[in-house]
Amino acid sequence: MTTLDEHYRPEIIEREIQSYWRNNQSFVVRADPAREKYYCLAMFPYPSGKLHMGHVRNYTIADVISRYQRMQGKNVLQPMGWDAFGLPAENAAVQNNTAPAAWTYANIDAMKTQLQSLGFAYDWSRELATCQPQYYRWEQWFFTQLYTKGLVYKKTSAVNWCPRDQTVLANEQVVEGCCWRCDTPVQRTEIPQWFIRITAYAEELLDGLDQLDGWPEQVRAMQRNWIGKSRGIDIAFPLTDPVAGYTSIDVYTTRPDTLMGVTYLSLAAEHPISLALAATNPELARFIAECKQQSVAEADMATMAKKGVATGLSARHPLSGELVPVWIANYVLMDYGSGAVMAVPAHDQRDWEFATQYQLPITQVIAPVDNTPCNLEVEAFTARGKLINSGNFDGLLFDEAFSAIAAQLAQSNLGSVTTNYRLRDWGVSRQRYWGTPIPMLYDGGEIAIPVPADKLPVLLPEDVVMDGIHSPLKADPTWKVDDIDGQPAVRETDTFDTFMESSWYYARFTCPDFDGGMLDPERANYWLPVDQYVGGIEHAILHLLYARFFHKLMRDAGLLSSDEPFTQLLCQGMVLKDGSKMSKSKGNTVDPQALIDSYGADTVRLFTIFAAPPEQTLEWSDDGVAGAARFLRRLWTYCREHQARVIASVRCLQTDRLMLAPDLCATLNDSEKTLRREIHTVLQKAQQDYEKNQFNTVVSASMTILNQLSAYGTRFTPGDSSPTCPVTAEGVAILLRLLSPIVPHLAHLLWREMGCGDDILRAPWPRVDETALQRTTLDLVVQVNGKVRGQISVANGSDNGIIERAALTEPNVQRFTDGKTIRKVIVVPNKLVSIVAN
RNA sequence: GCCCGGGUGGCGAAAUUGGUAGACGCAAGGGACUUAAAAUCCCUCGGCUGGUAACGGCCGUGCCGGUUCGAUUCCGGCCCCGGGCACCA
Repeated sequence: MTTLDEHYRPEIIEREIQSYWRNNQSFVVRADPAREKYYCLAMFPYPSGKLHMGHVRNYTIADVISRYQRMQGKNVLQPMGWDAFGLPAENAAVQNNTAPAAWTYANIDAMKTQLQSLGFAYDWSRELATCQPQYYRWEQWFFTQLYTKGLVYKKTSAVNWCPRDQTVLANEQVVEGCCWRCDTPVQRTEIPQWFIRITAYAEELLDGLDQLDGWPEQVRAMQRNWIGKSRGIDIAFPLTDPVAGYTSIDVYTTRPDTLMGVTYLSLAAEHPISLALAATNPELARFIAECKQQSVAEADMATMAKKGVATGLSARHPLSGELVPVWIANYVLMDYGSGAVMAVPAHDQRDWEFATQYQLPITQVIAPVDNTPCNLEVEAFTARGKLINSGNFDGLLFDEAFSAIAAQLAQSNLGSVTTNYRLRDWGVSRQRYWGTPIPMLYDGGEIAIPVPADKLPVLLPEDVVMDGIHSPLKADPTWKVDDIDGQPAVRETDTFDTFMESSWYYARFTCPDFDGGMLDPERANYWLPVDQYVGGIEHAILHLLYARFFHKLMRDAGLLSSDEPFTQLLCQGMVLKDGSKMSKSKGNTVDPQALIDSYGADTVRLFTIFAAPPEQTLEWSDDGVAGAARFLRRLWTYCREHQARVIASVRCLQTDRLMLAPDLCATLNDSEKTLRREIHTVLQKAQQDYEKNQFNTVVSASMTILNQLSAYGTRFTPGDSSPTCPVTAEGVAILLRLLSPIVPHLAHLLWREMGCGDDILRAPWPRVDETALQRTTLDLVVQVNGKVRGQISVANGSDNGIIERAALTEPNVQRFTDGKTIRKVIVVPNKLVSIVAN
């Protein structure tokens, strides 16, 4: 024990404690079946240059959880790595006249230094970057395995195409329908691409959500809706003459009860029938060309003005036999269902708008069950109801109508009940350079062959020159030259979607050095699943769904044995400043490094934890950071004075401060007992808050404990050793441990300097002493007709009769009950008495 | 457009999940210490209002309505803000 310096100097303390952790390898962990494991993971960062506040928040939250769990005695794994492939590296490379690889590695170095200065408890021996061949080679291998299993296929699919640059654009690179580089209007075009059959796992991905109790309900709901399971009917509308080999137009509907209200059919512009008709109809060809002048993003599709054109073709209604006209409409998605829809303008709002615009008939076939009128002049009636104007089906309700119509369609071979999913297969081809090369070879024709395992990895060249438009893989005539058993072959020049890398990194962290395969099953099965995953809500659907999918694929490949990758999920909120998201474009960013340099990592960590609960958005406040620093200085000063008094107090020196013994507690005086009750009450609350991941109130609780300890001290004159007693000593030991996951450097130092132990990481977690919580009297609130009118104090354990009498005789309560009849008295134990009087 | 969230003092937030709305902190105002400033410490702090004071009253959790002895919390309808929409990660 050395005397604490007068001033709290984080810059010195933090460097010292960080090197202590490094020298002791405090956070390097190994699989140990004898110990309970805890795997805590924060979503790894894209190495964009330097840390932003969103990173600091994400990693601080995960670190608090890791350190808390470690102090519960668990074998805690917390790794860190880099989601290193992606579009920004290509853009930055062009801008800075460098190569994406060099830019990425430099960023990784810079950001790693920053993460280390924040004192996160990472096992750095497991660090990985997804752009390293030893990582992506297993992803390539896995893809070839999926291909062999029939889970990979190739088909054409739409991309954004810049006709001037002759290149594919990401949605992000399309600005108001134009190329972000040259402002040329973007077109949709169809190119062949690789897909993974995520739809084969749709049912399991959906069912699995019910078991994910540790996930926020909102994320589960979003994934459920994204998968979009529905029960409906595939219905054929026969064509009078076949077109392009089609004898009917097939649609899928979840509302067969509205079938008699169909007044037209709509086809997607890319539908083969549309294309065939356009060959001989210039007007249709023009319209289809016009439909290509739009982005592929669904949000754009859904918000654009709805347009269509009649084809002149008619199809026969499967029930009535009447002819209904066929249109081509720009809002029908080729990727969903069959690329054609039946339109029921009376009962679908989108169809209603389209029909109103083009003066197509609106036929009501559903009426509200309670006969409330509905005005189809104003809007569609989209709720379920009973059938009208539907011949034999009149009067039926939804379920009855569904069955009856399904039966009739089945009889005439024009329809069958099916289950449909909104989920589409995962297109993994990207026409870009900085990604994992897709390990496929072409023999000169259309036949693709996976690269054999002994030729993996297909290396991505790192020393390249970017022209800003085309992928160096495609521009280089030599890179793609390969062979299949000595016969000339050409390599695939597309790379994988970067979601591929982020779909399995959590598993690779369990055995990053394993070169005998993608995963070492023994280590993977010890650590997996991840117990706590922490990341932004913006990943609620895509990343988390792909990772769940990959986990099941790896399970089915025998690489691991669990069904789901992430047991608990915490989605942290964004960091805002002046009410909007911190971003470079808005110029409202705060550089974490400047704050760490001036206040220290502990202050930055404390503020980010204290300012808001993890799931909520965090409003940045410079003054708030100063306030966090103030609290740590107060803690420092209190401990410094406390330390001096402990040395002077025989009673303290002889005490086990980590938890007071029962016989000692029996000797405490009243004010000591009161202080101890207050501290243990707050500890209990803090303990519950840690378990709920509500760390902001853990900080509040810690502040309250320090306030109580300080207030207790001021009851005595300076120099008097009385303010320091076994209770305050225990209080300090509780406070430091409560704070240690949040401000680990300061807690480590004070723990040691207060003589509590060598290493707070090895200290037992503080326990609530139930006997300390007991009260002799209770304060209850008294309400009259729902309003608080007074307060009473009763002996703990009083029966309701005594409590009611005390409540009714309270003077202010009497003012409000005077002259009234007491109708009811409700006693809520330990809380309040509610009197009803009139 | 569709799916999912959120809205509480001047600000960030809390509320044992139906039981005293505003804990904890920031800002602000007043005071102490200091030659002065910084730092530190103490007091006040949702709005309106009665009272010399002690202590009270009314209103108040985005808006409108409902259930209840009691609603920030549950139900119905609206308004505003944010996230996602399959090639940003």
